[in-house]
Amino acid sequence: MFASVVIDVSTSKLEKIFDYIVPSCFQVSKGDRVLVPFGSKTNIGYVVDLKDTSGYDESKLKSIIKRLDETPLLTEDNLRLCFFMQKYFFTRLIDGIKLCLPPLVTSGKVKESFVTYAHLNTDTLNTKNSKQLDILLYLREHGKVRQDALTSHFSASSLKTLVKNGQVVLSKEKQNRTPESNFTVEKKNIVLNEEQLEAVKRITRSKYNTFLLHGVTGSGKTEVYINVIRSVLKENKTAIMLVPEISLTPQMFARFKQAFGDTVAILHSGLSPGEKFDEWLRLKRGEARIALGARSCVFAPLTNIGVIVIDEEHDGSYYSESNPRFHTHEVARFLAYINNCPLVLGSATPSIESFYKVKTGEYSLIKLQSRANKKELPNIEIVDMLLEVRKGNINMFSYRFLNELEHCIEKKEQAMIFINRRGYSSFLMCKECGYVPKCEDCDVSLVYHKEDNMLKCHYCAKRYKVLTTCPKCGSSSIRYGAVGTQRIVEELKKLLPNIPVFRLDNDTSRDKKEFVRTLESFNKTSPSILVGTQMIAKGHDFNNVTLVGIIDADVSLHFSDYRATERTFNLITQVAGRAGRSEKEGKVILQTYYPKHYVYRCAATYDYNAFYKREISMRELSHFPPFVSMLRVLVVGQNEEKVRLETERIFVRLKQIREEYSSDFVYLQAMKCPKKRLQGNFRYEVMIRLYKKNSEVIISKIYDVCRDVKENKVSIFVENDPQNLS
DNA sequence: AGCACGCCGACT
DNA sequence: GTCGGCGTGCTC
Repeated sequence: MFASVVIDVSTSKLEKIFDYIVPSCFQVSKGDRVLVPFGSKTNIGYVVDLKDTSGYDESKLKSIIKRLDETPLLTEDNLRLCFFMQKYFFTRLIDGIKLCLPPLVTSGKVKESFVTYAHLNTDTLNTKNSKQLDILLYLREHGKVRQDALTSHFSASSLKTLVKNGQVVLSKEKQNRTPESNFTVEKKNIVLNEEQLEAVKRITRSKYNTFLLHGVTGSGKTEVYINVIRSVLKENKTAIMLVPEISLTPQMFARFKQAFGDTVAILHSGLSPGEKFDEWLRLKRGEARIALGARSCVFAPLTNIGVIVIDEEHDGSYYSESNPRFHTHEVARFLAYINNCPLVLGSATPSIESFYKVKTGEYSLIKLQSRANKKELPNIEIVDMLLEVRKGNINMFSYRFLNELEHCIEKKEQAMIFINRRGYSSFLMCKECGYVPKCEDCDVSLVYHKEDNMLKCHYCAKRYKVLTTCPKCGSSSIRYGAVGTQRIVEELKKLLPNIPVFRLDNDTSRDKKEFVRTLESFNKTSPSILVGTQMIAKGHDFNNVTLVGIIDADVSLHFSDYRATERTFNLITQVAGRAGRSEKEGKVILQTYYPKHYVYRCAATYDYNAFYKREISMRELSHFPPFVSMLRVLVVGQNEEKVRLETERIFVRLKQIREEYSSDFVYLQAMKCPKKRLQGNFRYEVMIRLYKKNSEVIISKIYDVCRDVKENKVSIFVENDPQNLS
């Protein structure tokens, strides 16, 4: 018997599968982690296949040294996903494998965690030593006590003596590091409405199919998911529930915990490695049968999956932008296919691509049109900021908004102010010559942060001193650029000095706990104002928020990629959804310099269909996805000349492919990336757009070209329909 | 990635 | 004459 093994040398370009002899003295199964001789060393590898013959010269084969675990770490489905991603996303097998395993398995030796407890052996406290007596008395009072807790109060050596004398017994117990939800949601018996019931019915009756669940904010999509999953569990199957990392809020977690208890395992970046490992193990052993988490949760070790849900499916975070690059939708779809189960994509603002697939019949549409709480959607009012300037208001808040804000505060209600940018102001600029300071390593504008009076690069975290004079022309008149969260907070403090203001952005909530704390304090304080970026746009239910201000809606419109308008639409819809979640009526003020732009017209009337129509015809006219496949070959390295040469070499070979398939190419061009340098690496790219008809064949040819990289110390990444073109 | 093999410069 | 520079190529 021979085994195909993927060697774990993760940072190399090695993308070969090696064959080994399976010794007759032990068994090996697919998915096993094994130790193998490799070159002059021994390496860890993963068995991805077993076969009777090897294509390689069998006399030269070496044997597997041993199996490293009692059970295979990778499920059959895991392996299939890895091969799928290799083919469709140019993802290296070893990177795929690592996505399927918790970090502890791959790095250290850490396994399950045990905690040592101490307890009394007999009831008679027999000692002359006062320190020992203290311990015995304490144990008599408290019963079983954790050893580490005990030794933080008492002497460790005294305890040791007691153990030696047999008066105290130590016992080890398995500790499940299951993250606890300390967020309570009120228990309410939710009765599904007609639409929701119908949705649940359609999904649960279905075999492999993709449903687009299009429901306005507050239409109760989560209830649909919960009910679908409940019925899946009844059939003894398992479920995957994916949410954008940012909206994996304590509320969401608490809701699932409440509905499913320990049957749900949670996997997200905020967990400690120990917690991740234990949650993973619970899934693997079948103790937990629902995997709830961000995109990498599609790789959860589940078998017999009954449904996969992707909530907020339009969210950009479902496309992984670094190292193993993949589209969660496509991976989930393949997983649903091999499990013959439904895939549910839920959103209030479906991505243009997904909605297009409804139109072509690839997906089935399910609509939820009424808000579960029967409330009208908040009224969105567009304020023309240019007119405001003409009126003499050069402030960042329009008169209209200030007026509403005062009302809101008077009524002891809450307001949210949304700004699409963090920091104090986005950049510094010389008023004389227009110089903008940039990061030495990354070629992006530096962001001014007031609290430490520093310029920071948001791509590499490098910090710089603030400029007082322009290094280019020597002028000392430096202008602060556009508004950020911090400046809004300051401004509010001036305008309404007695009202509590909370701020939420990447700077104030580096860690999850801080984030939750701010949210909770805001929730408890009325009247109050919450100022924040993207992260306040999603999923949080605040009952007393009645006013939402969108300060500079145009910001995301100015990004120069084809998805900018779509993102703006989504953002407005989501932010608006924060207002008026309870009985009280909500209001949204949207400030813009382009009040006539169709994105605002459609967003203000909540007309997704109108927006879709405008947007899809734009995409068709300008040959962008979903009408074409867009590929981007990214060439990255320290040495610019090598990067340039490699890009050129790839470009030439792609032009040869174009010769053969000239009618399939819409676009082929090599250039520097918009961000020419990131973290000291030069970045070049080849952009390709292909008509869909033959795109699969051509894409695999493009991958072949990229696989054999000539230049050393140059990395190649290929992105299939990238979200972000920086 | 490692590590070996290999073909050219200044050193006990 | 050898020690060692890191360029090229292979690892079942």
